[in-house]
Amino acid sequence: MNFKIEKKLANSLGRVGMLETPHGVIETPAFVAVGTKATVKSLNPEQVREAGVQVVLGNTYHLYLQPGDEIVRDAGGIGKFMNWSGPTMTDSGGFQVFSLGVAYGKDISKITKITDPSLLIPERFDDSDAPRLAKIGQDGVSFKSHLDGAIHYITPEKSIEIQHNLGADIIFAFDECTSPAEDLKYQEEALERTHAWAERSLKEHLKLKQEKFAHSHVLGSPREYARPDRSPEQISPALFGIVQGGREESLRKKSAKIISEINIDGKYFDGFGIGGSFAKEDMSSAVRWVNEILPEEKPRHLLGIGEPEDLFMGIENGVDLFDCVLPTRLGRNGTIYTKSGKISITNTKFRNDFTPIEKDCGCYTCGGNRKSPPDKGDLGGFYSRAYIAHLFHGKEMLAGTLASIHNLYFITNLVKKIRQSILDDNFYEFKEQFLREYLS
RNA sequence: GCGUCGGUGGUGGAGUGGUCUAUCACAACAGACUGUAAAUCUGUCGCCUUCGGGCUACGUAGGUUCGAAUCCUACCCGACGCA
Repeated sequence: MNFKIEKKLANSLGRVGMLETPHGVIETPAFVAVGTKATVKSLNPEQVREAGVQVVLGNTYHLYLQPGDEIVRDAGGIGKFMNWSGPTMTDSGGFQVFSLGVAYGKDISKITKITDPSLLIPERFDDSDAPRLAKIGQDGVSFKSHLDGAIHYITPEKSIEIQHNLGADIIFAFDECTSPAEDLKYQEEALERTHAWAERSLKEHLKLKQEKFAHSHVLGSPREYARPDRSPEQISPALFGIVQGGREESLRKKSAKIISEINIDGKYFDGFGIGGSFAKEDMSSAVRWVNEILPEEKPRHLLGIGEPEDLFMGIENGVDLFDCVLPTRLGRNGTIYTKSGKISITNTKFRNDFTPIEKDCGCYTCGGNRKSPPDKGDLGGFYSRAYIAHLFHGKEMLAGTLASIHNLYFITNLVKKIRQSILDDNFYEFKEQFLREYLS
């Protein structure tokens, strides 16, 4: 993996870059499509590509449970397994420590409405009996499979081993995503754990890298690795360390410093993830604190974010990569992005609206991005709001597909436009103009 | 014509004397969703409301009863059977 900064956004941390991976170049900033179970839900890889997606993110925990990381390895890695030829990443399972742990069954997620006072009460010590599928143990996390109830103990070493089997281009250290509702004492404790896990992740990663290289000439090893002309650097995934620290400035800064300095015999993380569950109003400062400290020459990924306004915020504050389930999840659930805000396509007013979601949108659903010339007849070449509303009301599979295509295109295209605006020196104008209409 | 069974809110369908504006499902309407426990979940769903409550409802009309969607009578409608 190689990262090159092409241009910086004046008076800020923002930058435009190119991230080279064994499966192609990612132009950054970039939006990564989430494909948890080695599929971007409801879309085939061609549709994902046509929506403008450059890179897909799978999930360690989910693929480990099903179909099993060894199957994916034997298939030739996650990209080959899912028939996606571009760059891939895998998340470490650290988010599941949170989502299946303290957040399980609760109304907290990546973004927590901190205005809800009940969520601010530290609950750690009086709700340990609350049902949860992930429990933090001595040196790892015990997961109770949501599929069959079986217990699986995941350590940093295990997560890295799984990720090496999954074979993505970029992988993440095993971390603990914490809730902003946790008190300082717990945040410190969790952060220390995340740092220890980061070091163990890096150590295991380097070990597996060496082993893989040593075996690369052995008969029967995966083709990808049996290339005598390639070094361990080229045949192994890049590993990103993850910064945590909750809402606390001192902890965020401390984490950025420690994670960027962790090394095993002079080998450091290749890039960084910025993790945690945020109160929306805390996010920009947290990102800034961290990116002021992280080494400039390495890529940064703001994990699990976000909404259009978050993308502007992140990019301005030095984020290179984003991933988020929203475009596809909202799409499947009937919420669609437009330049003037999100719409709920199932609303009554759209039942007889025969216009496209957005007239000048370049996505397949709206009639842009056509491989073949537009139809000469009176079809119009697009799917109308009324039709998509009909598909949702009829619970037709195509509904989620068409909406996901549009949403993914909307978000990836937005990031591309932001990227271009930095190259064109009009980032702030573009941001102001876009957000004024979007948030109106 | 006789007989049997049945008529419940937008739909299907529970309920067979009080705890019934009436279980439940569907439809409808609105909302939520940020490293995917998610093609999911939540709320509303007779009318009015100053959100405390008020009013009207179980084919129609009577009746029994302190009290009826529930029991009785007549009528109307439907399905089936026999003529």
